[in-house]
Amino acid sequence: MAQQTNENSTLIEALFDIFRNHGYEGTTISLLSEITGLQKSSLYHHFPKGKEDMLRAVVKFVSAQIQQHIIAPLLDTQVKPEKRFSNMIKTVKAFYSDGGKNCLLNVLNLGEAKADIKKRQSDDYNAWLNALIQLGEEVGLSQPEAINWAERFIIIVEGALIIQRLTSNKQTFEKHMEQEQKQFQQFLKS
Amino acid sequence: MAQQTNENSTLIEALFDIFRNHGYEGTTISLLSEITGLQKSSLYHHFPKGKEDMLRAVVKFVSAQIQQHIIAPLLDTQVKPEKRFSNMIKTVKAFYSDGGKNCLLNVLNLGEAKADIKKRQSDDYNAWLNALIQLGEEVGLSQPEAINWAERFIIIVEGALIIQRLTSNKQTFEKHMEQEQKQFQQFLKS
DNA sequence: GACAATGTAACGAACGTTCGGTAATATGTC
DNA sequence: GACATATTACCGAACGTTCGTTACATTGTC
Repeated sequence: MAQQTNENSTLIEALFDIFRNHGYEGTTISLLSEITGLQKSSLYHHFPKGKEDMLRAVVKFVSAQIQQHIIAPLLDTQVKPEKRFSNMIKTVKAFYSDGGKNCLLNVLNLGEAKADIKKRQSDDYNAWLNALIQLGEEVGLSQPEAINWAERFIIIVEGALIIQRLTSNKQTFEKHMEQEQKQFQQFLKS
Repeated sequence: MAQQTNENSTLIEALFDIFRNHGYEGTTISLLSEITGLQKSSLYHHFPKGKEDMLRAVVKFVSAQIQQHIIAPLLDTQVKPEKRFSNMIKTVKAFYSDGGKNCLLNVLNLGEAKADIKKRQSDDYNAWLNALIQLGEEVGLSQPEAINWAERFIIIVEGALIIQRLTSNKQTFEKHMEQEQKQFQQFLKS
């Protein structure tokens, strides 16, 4: 299975874009069909178990993206902590289109999501959190300090996305990311 | 109109609870009927224009609640700033059931919300923001500092709600609210 | 000719909504 | 106070539409 990761991933990316912007209930098969250019039945050929399977594939895809482009670079001790953090900020900004796109972690957890999806999402969060904690400790924070800083950083990412969406102020997200950048540089000086 | 605010508001509160936990698309008339104990057609008697009207009534209700219980007390200069802030924290914690309930500002802005609803929501946000800014300036922050602090405070409220929901850790929200409390007390000492 | 990928057409179920009519409650009149 | 009359609140049953899903036919590829 999954030999043509290339073409398949652009399909999944299209699905991802819909799910993150409309939520699960707000995403209809008709809409997915429109966007992907595939007929409904073609979508069902790729995802025999239907809508929930499509979401599952998206979440799995995103999970891999996060692992590869956020977690792994954060833990790469061959790169200087400062560089690792600024790289992450860059990746995160791109991932959310400078705050123009929503976060699946937020969007999906309304109502009742299936257990395995919830689990993967909370695993993703924890992986990100732990990588940040490790980085924090690396630059001299105590463990409690690092935990608190890491948690707050992700909170600010999620919160800033909401506020930017709410106010249509396209600089909100970037502004607060830069602020986190400066905050991190303060750690290096002490 | 609106003489029996009492009974009518409990109905709206029930609708509010559903909308905030399921989002707009995730909320079905059948569900609203179940929760309120009213038949669908009875709901349409109260809200002739249907689901969207129900949401509109909820948003209006919440808007008034915010004005009355959050904004107005924040601006009441007869009370000491420290007390005003801690009162707000208390109100906010109750409003979100210690982080167990979602924020409409987050939940509704998926997909396409109607313009008047979006406007009311962003007005609510701005009212809250401005009240906080004024309080910040009152305790000695410069205007840019106050703006930044206020914005970040609301961001943390929204972000902490998401993370608490994601991790099912019931102390996340409270923890970060206490942290904001301490932060504010720092302002008073300088 | 096998098999994966796409298309056409339809399915039952659930959606939001509407209609006609009944119970309950105010309002007016004597 | 008694009684007729609006007005409001509620309900059961159905409406047309869209939902997610499936059966079956057609195309392309090796």
